[in-house]
Amino acid sequence: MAPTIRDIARVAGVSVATASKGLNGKGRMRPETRERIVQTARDLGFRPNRNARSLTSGRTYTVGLLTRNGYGRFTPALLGGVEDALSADTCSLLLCDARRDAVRERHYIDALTARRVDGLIVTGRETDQAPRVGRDLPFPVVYAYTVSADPADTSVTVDDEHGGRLAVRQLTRYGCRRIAHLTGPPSYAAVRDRVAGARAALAEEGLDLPDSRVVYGPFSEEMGFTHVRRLLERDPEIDGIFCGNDQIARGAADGLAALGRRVPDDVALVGFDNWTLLAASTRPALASVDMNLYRLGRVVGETLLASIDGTVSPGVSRLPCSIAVRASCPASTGDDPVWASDAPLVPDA
Amino acid sequence: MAPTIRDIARVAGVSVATASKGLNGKGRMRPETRERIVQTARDLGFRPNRNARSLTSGRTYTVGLLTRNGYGRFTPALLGGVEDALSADTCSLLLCDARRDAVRERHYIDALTARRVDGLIVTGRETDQAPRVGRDLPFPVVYAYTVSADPADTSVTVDDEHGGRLAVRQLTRYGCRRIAHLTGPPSYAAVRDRVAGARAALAEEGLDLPDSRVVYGPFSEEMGFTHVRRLLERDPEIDGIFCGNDQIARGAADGLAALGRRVPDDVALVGFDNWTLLAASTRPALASVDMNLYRLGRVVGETLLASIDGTVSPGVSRLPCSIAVRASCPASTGDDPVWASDAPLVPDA
DNA sequence: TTGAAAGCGCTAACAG
DNA sequence: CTGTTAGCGCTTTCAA
Repeated sequence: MAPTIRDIARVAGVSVATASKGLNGKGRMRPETRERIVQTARDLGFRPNRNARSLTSGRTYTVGLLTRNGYGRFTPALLGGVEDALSADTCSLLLCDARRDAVRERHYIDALTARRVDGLIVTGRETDQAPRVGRDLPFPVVYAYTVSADPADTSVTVDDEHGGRLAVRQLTRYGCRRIAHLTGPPSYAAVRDRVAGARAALAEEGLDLPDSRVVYGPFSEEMGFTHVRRLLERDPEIDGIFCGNDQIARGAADGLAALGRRVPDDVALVGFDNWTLLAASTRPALASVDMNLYRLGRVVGETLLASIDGTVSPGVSRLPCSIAVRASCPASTGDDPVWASDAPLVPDA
Repeated sequence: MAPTIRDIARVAGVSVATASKGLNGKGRMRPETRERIVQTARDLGFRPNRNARSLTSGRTYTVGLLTRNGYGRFTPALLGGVEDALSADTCSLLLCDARRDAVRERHYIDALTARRVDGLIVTGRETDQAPRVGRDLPFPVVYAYTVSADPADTSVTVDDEHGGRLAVRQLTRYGCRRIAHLTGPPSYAAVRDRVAGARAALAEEGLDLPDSRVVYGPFSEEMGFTHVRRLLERDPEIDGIFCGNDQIARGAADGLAALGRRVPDDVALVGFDNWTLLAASTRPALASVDMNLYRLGRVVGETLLASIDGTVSPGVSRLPCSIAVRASCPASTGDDPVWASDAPLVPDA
C-alpha cells in the first residue's frame, strides 16, 4: 500500500495536521520540523492522494476532452496545445470519444460529471455549428474547432475566411490574375467561409472568382486530379488555383504535371491545412494555409481555465490562419508573407 | 452545488447508509424504499462522486496513457482500441505526452501516481526497445507498440517480421521472382524485422533478397522516388518491390511512372502501414500491410485490465499483421489473402 | 428493514 | 509552533 499522510506523521513524530501543513508549505513551524516532515515523505515515497484532496478543495484539476467524431488528423496538434495550456495549472486531461453516437456522448458526460471534472472541451472534425453537448452542466464548457449552435456557449475556432484571403493574396502577389478554386463539399461551413474569403481578397484587387471557376467535390486527390483538367480545358488562361485542402492540391499538382503545365510558372497552387507530410512531398512542394491548430489548442485551454476561474467569455472567437510559403507559389520579392510566430511544437502526423 | 448522497437521504427520508445501499442495489430493503431513493436521486440529478467513492474502494477506474514522443499517425487507431477495451470496465483514460523529455515523463508519472490510477499504458512511435518508465510503480504498466527493455515488463507490439512475410508472399503469389526492398533507416527495429521476415518468406520459395536489392533511407516519398530509379538501372529485371512504408511506396509508384514502367504489370508494389489516405490515392492504389493498430489497442487494454486484476503476463507479445490488397499487387486468383476480420472501427486520419 | 458510527486520505479552523 | 477536532462524499460493518 502507498503511504498515507498518517504514515508520514507517525514516522516524523508529528500530528497529521502538522504533516499536512509541512508538506504544503502552509502555516508557520520550525524549519527543522518542516524539513523532517519533507524528508520523511521523500524517504517513504509519499505521493499525496489528489482524489482525497479534491474532496475538500472542490477542484479536481482534471478536465475532460470529448471528441465527437473520432481523432482526426487535426486532433494531435490541437491536443498538444490544450495540454500545454492546461499544464500551466497542472490539470490533467480525461479523454473521451463519442464516435458520432448521442448515447455514448451522454454516457461520457455523465462519467465526467461523476468524476467532477473542472471543465470540458468539446471538439469535432468540422467547424460547422453543432448541437451543444448538454444543458446546465455543472462545469464550464469550451467548444474547440467545432462551434456550438448556442451563442451563449463559448467556442473557439479557426477563421476560415481569413485563410481563404491569405491563400488568394499569396496567389495575386505572385502575379496570378485569373484564379480558380477547387474545394470540398459546400455543405462544410469551412468550405463556404474559404470561398467567401477568397472572393473578398480578390475584390480588393479588382479581380473576381466567378462560379464557373469554383468546383466543389470530395476532399480527395482524385478530385483535384480530375477537375484541374476540366477547369483548364474550359479556361486555359487560368494562372492560379486555390485548393480547399492539401489533398486536392496534390491531385491538382499531379494533374497539371500530366497536362504538361509547369507549377508555378504556368499555374501557381496554394493548398490548405499545411499538412507537412503531404505538402512537402508534392513536387513542387505546396504552399499551404496553416490553421495553427496548436495555437488554437492553447487558446482553448487558456479559455477553459479562465472559465473555470469564473471569467466568462461567451460567443464564438475565430483565430487567424497563417501561410507556409513553398515552391508551388513562392513569395514575391520583398514581400513578407504572414507566417505564424508560434509554430507548432507538435509536428503533425 | 451538486447534490450529495446526504441530500438524497434527507429528501427520501432515509439515512445516508440506506441511501447508499439503495443506490447501489446492495443489501436488502423494501422495494418501495429503494424505489423512492432512486427516484429522488433522479429528481435531484444526483451523480455520485467517483473520487469520493474511490477513497474507500481503492480503485479509481482511471488509467493513464503516456505517450513518449507525441501523437503520431498511429496513435488514433491505437487509442480507439484501448478506449473500447477499457470502457468494458468503465475505465477512463488520462492522457499525457512526455515529448521525449525525461523530466516531463517523470512529472507525469508522479501526477498519475498522485491520482491513483489503476494502471498505465506506455506508448511510443517506434517498436524499438525503450527504457522502462520507472521502477516499483504502484500500478501495473503495459507497453504498447513500443517495447520495454526490461523483459519482466509486459509489452504488446506488432509482429513486423510477420508483416514482412505477408508483403513478400503477396508479391510472390502475384508472380514476382526478383524482389527488392526499399525501406527506412536500419536503426529501427521495425525495419530490421521486416527485412528478416521478407527474407524468410523468400527462402521458403527458394528465392532470395541479396543486400544489393535492399536500400535503406529515410521514410519519405523522396526516398522511394529517387531509389526506385537507381535500383532499376542497376537491375532492370526486378519485378516486385516491397516498400517499408506507404510513403516510400508512393514515391516508388511515382518514380516507376516516370520511368515508364507499369505497376503492377512490370513491377508490382506492396507498401506498409495501410495508411488509407495515401494508399488509396496512389495510382494505382497501393496494396499494403496493415498493423491492425486498433486491435493492438484492444489487446493492450485487455492486458492492462488483466494486470490490474492480478493476472500477470510478463514478456513481449507480438500481434500478427494483415494485408490490404489493392491494384499495385492484386491477389492471384483463387487465393484468399489474409485480411483482418476485425477491421478498425476507427478510420485512420 | 433500517440506521448509527467509523473510516477512506486529506485539509482547515481553532485551541493549546 | 503544534495538535485536536471536524468534515469533504461515500461505503461498510454492526446494532437496533
